[in-house]
Amino acid sequence: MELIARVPKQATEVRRAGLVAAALLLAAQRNPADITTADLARAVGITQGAVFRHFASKEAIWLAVLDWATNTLLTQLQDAANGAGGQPLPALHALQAIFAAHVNFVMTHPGVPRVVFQELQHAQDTPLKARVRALMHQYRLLVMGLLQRAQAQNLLLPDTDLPAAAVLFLGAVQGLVMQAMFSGQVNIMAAQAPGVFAIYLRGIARPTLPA
Amino acid sequence: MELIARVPKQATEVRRAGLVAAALLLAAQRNPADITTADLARAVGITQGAVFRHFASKEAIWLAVLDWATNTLLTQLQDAANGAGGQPLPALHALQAIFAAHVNFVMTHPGVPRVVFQELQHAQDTPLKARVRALMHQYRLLVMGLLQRAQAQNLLLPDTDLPAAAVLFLGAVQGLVMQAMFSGQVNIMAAQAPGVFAIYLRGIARPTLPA
DNA sequence: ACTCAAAGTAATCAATCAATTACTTCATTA
DNA sequence: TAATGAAGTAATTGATTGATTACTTTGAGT
Repeated sequence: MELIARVPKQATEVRRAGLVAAALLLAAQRNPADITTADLARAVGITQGAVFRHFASKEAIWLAVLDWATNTLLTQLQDAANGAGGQPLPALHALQAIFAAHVNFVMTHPGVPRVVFQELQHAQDTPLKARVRALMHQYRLLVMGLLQRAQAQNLLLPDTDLPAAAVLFLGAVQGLVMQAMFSGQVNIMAAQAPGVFAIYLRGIARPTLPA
Repeated sequence: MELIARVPKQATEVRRAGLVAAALLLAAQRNPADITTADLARAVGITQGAVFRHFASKEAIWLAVLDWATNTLLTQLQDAANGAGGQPLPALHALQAIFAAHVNFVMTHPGVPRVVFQELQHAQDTPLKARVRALMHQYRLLVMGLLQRAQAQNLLLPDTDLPAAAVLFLGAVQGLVMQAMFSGQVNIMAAQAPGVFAIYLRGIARPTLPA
């Protein structure tokens, strides 16, 4: 045991990751609110008490889950906006790509919206809710930036209300997610997403003139 | 005590209504999941045990809350669609009226979306979730009917995808509600709603030709 | 005024669950 | 290989909470 340059304690990091993954997996199948620490322990093969060797509290687990989700989602959205090639996509195509990427993220990780909705419920400002708000804030910045770029390039209808357009963009995705959640089938999102985005686009984009 | 024509037990009905109102009121201020039967009892001025003289279980209380919310909301939406006068509004105006009425309902009863979201969390099909699904189904019927009427009157863009339009309509409202919920201020919905609906309308409606 | 069932009370039960504790096992490293 | 601290276990604690029970109060109807 050195006082300086201690061992990286890798085992704990592995366990932490395992518990986060387990939480996400269980959240995809049932209400996050009644996932117990015993459930998580069982999922990774340790006892309930051992969970607290790696997280100070149950809340800390959900915090880690939200951190993972925030980083992963924002990265994927950024990547989608930037496109496969080097230079970024045209603004409206980037919006479409973000829309699709978000839908795809939810289908791949159905537990995430459940955890997010869970935190939305708390009226008071928990640390968890602050995480969710931060996520939404960055998301909104991304969308608003693209909308402004589109407007600067004269791609939008003349009197488009940009904040409203941003709200409707987020609302469209969240609405899709919500309808998927109580239909119980996350996959229907894939079928509905293109039609929904098409209507959204017609609501803000200057029509391309027929040649 | 008569075997036939028993007393209307009015007191119980009053208590039931009081408990439902209390649940809705408390749900507006905190997470419905941690509203206890003791909280409800305190709110109406009885002891915790007495709650079970009027409801068989805690779940039965939330069922009653959802029944009340379903009836009230659907009635208000229908009224909005029918307009103040005798005959129904033009289809697209009716859509706008429904949009506004829904936003208004949520601002008046902020506890309702919290309870609804609560039930959405349960992956398995609880009786409560069935209630929510029934509500959404009737809502969708209402919106689809108006969209079809608008299409029949040639008011929509030629290739409008009606199911997608219905999904986006519900999504737009739900998105507004959700953003209001984690901003904590339900009132911002009133400011954002018109702009959001305007974009939606441009997404589906045949543009009115300038004279 | 009497009756009696409904409404209410106070106490308790049984179950759940996050967190703690005392102790044991294991793996790394010096 | 011996030491050491982290990881794990098993048991327990303390608090919460929905529901039940035995008993008391109340009020509407005759």
